[in-house]
Amino acid sequence: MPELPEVESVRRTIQPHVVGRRIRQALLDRADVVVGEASPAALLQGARVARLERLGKHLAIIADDGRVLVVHLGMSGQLFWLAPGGSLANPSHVHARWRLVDGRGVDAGTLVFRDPRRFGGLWTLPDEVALREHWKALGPDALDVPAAVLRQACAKSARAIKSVLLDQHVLAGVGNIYADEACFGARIHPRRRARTLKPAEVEALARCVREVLSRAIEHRGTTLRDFVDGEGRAGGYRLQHAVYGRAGQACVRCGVTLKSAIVGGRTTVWCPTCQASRPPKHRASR
DNA sequence: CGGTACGCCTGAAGGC
DNA sequence: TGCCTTCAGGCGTACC
Repeated sequence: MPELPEVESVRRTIQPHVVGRRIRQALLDRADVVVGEASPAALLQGARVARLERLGKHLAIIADDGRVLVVHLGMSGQLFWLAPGGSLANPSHVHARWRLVDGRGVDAGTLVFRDPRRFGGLWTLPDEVALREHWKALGPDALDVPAAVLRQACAKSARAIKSVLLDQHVLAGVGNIYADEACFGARIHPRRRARTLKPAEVEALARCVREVLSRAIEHRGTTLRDFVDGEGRAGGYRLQHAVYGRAGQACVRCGVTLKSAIVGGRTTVWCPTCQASRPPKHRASR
């Protein structure tokens, strides 16, 4: 499912095909994927794409007239570019398309939004002020999250550390896969109460979050089922997972069988040996 | 405050 | 072989 590395992979791969192009026609096949005005103009028809911006799992397409379209891929969403004359491998669940032309008005292909489960969506915003407002609820991008941000979020929180990592208000971009991978990297039990983490552990966790995300980007993200990048290719990171999807298998570090449970409402996998540090179940009776 | 359940949605995978 | 159930999950929201 698309988390930060997958969205960043999409941003990088559609960028050369989209930025500088004009949207000759915006086609909406399913109006209910749009939040906000759903007119062709609101979907950037007639505008030229000035740039792409990403925060966490959100991708913003910013037009030269100031209008903004935010794409969220949910868990099965795809945003990819089709060359002129290209055809869709699977035309089902395509909800929106943007027909692009170059500076001379020549066909420059089509940008396609496809999302079988429809957990994703499109947000139409009138200007960048609205974009900043829309993004105000998100924490800093997890790719370069400062340890101080995580430290402050953990300081007084009784939540499980994994819930903190998944909280987009704290830091933007971490989902279930990379939360587990980061906890494993930092040797921290995902159920540890955030406020029990020592400063050095928070530092390590922040570093692992950045590392696991950037390494995933280098492999163009993770594909479990649906994800493809902006040029329709699957991600290559899956083989690199240490814990996600590996419950019952051997820990890559110590060989012990990986455990699985629900933490923060999500399937969670960890190594009971490498990530052993758990808070006491009962308060010390003293 | 935080945990839990639910709803949204489809398709893969497992059970019988 | 085929139907039925279960599960997966981002995210908002209601509830305890």
